[in-house]
Amino acid sequence: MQNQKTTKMRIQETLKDNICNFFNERYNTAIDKASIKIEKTKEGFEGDFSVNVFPFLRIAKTKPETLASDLGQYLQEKINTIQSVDVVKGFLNISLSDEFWKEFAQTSARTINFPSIYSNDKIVLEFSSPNTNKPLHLGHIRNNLLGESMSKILKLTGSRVIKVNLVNDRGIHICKSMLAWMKWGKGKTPADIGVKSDKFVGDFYVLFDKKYKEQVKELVEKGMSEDEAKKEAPLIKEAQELLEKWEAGDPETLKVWEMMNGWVYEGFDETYKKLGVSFDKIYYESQTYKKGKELVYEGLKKGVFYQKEDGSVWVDLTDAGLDQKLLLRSDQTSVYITQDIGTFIIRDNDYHADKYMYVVGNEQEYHFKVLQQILNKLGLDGSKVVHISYGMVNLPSGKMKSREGTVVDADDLIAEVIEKAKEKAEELGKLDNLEEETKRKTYEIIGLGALKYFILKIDAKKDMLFNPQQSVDFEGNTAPFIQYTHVRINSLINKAKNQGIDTFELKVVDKPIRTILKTLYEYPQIIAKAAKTLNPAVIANYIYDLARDYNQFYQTNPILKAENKDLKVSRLYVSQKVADYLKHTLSLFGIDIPKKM
RNA sequence: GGACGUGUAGCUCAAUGGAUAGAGCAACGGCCUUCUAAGCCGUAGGUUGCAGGUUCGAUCCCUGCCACGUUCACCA
Repeated sequence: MQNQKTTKMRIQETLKDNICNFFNERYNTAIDKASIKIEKTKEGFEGDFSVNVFPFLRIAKTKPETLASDLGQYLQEKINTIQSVDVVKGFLNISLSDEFWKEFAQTSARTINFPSIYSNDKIVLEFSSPNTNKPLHLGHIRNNLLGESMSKILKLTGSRVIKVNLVNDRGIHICKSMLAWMKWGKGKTPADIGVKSDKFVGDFYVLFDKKYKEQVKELVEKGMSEDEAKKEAPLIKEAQELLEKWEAGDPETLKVWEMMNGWVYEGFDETYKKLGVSFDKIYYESQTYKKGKELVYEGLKKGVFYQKEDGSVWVDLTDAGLDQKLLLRSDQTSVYITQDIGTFIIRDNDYHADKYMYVVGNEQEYHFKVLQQILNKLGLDGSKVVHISYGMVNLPSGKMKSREGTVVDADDLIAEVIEKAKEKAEELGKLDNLEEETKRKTYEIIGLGALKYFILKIDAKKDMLFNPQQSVDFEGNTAPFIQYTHVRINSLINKAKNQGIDTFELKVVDKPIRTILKTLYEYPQIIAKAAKTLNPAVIANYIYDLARDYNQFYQTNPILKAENKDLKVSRLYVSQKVADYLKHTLSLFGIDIPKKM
């Protein structure tokens, strides 16, 4: 046990320690500290924190009310920051003294102390990981936002985070768009046509698919079975030949490949920039895909994998409750999982990290289980692999499918949401006096904020539904609501400063102020929960509560026109604090706040 | 068929085994000569998919069933 001053210790811990002592002294029973639940007192009851005594009735063998009031009395004797206690059924509601809250105000004025979760761990966090044959869509936005946000949250809880992107820049799908461009592109570039460069490439991918389907249809009409037609269509054969040429290092092919990928990266960078997403290191599959093969052969030598007569290599994972899994095809080419084995090793050599986290959709949960098991078999530590699994983004019509064109394009959506912010702002007319450039920036901050929040507020592991007809909200539980709260506070504070008031201080702790302080006090634990559960949505719920509580406060308590000076500076203090917290929480989502709105 | 997941208000989503299951949107009704109305207050809206079980207490845990989704490829 560290020798901490009790005032610095979280009050919940102090309470728990004393509750343990209570049961030790009175009932000679040691209870598990972790089993004690201390929560913020619910609205409508008198108190700051509540202890539920029901779980301890077995020990005490009395009525809940009796136990609660005995415990309350004990705690009040031991902890001097308790002002009063109140018993409702089995709940002991504890009110803390004004001094406690003033002390909290003073210490939190300097810094907020966040608990450390993966303490000092080095974490390599992979996210985004796009294919270079089509532009980004809403599903990628969710991935990118989750990754970027988790990196910030994990940093806050004491980890060193390295953000990496693994670009899927090779394979048959890339060859398809290359082939289409070579056949029908007439040597044109995105600049020639004036199309965003990743979309330009994506269009050729779609074109390939269209022509390919036509060929398949033709063959089927000639009497071929569909499966056979899919294999025999000239286009797919050409694409495969192109892939072979690429693997053989044919200069002509590589030239086209590099050029087209370059276009895609240019387009991606634009989208990443808008989303506020960045990486410390970018891996390219073309540079890492061979590594996995070596490891598979090594495993084969060690006898942890086995080879079938046709030459294909497998691993048997039935002892872990999984199936048998192919690692190398009979022609010795690698599959998806082979490459992931390779990239893990490369990454581990590069960083020697404690955890390798992957932000990847929940449809790949099985894949990651398999990966962990294989790494274990190879004598590596599969438990270092953490799959940050998130749900799919669905449309009212069902799942988004690139090839069927039922996707919400990332750039389109971003543009739409900024446009909507503009319309709304013009309607309200509050920005009319600003310069064009400032206006434009403001629309962007609000629109992108709305989009980011809209996605991140939903529990990461759950599927979510996006209705393009309704798009993204700007009212209620949204980023603009929170941004607006902040902007309004700033305006208030500026007015106060103009009146010559510049020291805000907590002198009065009345009920409305206390309500806000209680919420502020929770913040570090909220962050801890978000880090533990790998879910930024926890924070969104919190920000919204805070902003709503404050708006209520603002609406019912005059601040600049408070009855007396003490009340005025106290309310200003609380306002300032809320603004600081809102800004901090929003920054974890990569959301900015405009000066005016 | 096996594995995993989801099912809460008309819609989109909340709710560490606890107090009266909450918000927003949509609907209806109030509040701007007073700190920015992207705000605030109110009304209405629920058999938490169904049936059992565990317990002082279940939206949450267990079992069975129903519905939906994902996954189990010599695709990535």
